[in-house]
Amino acid sequence: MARTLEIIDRRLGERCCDVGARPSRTYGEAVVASADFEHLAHPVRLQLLDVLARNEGRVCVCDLEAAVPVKQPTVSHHLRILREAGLVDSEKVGQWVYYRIRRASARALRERVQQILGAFA
Amino acid sequence: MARTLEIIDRRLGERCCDVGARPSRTYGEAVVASADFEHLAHPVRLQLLDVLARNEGRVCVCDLEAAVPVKQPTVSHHLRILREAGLVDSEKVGQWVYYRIRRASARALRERVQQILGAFA
DNA sequence: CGGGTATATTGACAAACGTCGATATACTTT
DNA sequence: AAAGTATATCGACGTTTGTCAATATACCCG
Repeated sequence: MARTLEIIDRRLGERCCDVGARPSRTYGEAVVASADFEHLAHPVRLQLLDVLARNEGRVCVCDLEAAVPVKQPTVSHHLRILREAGLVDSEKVGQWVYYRIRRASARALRERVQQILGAFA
Repeated sequence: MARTLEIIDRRLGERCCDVGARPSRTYGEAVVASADFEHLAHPVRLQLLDVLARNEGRVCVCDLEAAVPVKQPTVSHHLRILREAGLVDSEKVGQWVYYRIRRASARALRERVQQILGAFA
C-alpha cells in the first residue's frame, strides 16, 4: 500500500508514496520515549528541577513551594511525578521532607533525549 | 519567608529553609521552555518526526499515515502541531502534501533542550 | 496529651488533549 | 461537469491533566 518503490521523480497521476516510510521505533517504544518528555513538559516541574539542581543537597518542600506559583498540594503533586519518574528522591527529616535531584537519572535522561533529538537534527 | 540564611546544620526546632531557593527562570520562561517538551511528548509525534528524519526530503501524508497507528484526521492534527512548532514544513504538490523535517529547527530545539538538561545532570 | 507545623492524599472540578466520523476543500482525470 | 483522491477542518466525545480546598498523617514540643 505504501510500498511502491523506486519512483523518484513523480509525475501527475502517479502514486505519491515512494519511501518505505516505517518508523525505526515501534509505537510501544515511542510511548516509552515520550514519557521522558512528558515528565519535563510542565513549567512547574521545570522550575522545581531547576531549584533542586541549583541547590546541591537537600531542599525542603517549603522552599520549593516558595519558588513556584502554585499551592502546596500542587507542589506535592508535581514532586510525586518527578519522584515516580526517578528524577528526584526525598528524605524525611523530622517534620520536614527534603528533596534532592538524582543526577545520575538526569544524566541518563539527558542521554536518551540527546539520542532521540540527535536523530532529528 | 523562605529567606533565613546561613543555617547549614539544622537541629530540631529550627527552620528548615536555608537556601534562597529561587528558580533561575521566571515562570513565563519556564512556560516557554516546557513548550519544547510538550511538542515531543506524544508517541505519534515522535514517530512522525522519526519517519521524516529518516527520509531526507519529502514524505507524503499517506506514507506518514501508514507509519502510525491512528487515523488520518489524527495524523493531520499532530502534523499541525509539529508545523506550528516550526519542526516540519509542508509543500503541496498536486493533490498530495509533502512534509519535511526542518533540520535547523530541530538542531535549535536540541540545543535548547540540551542546555536545560545539562543544568540538571 | 494537646496544639502546632510540614507534607501527602483525597475529591471535586475545569480545562486541555487525543481521537475519530463526517464533512469541506482542493486538485486531477475522464 | 462529474467523479475520484488527498488532506484539512469541524464537532463531538471520552480521557487525562492541573489545580485547589479540605482533610489525613506524621512529627515536634510544651
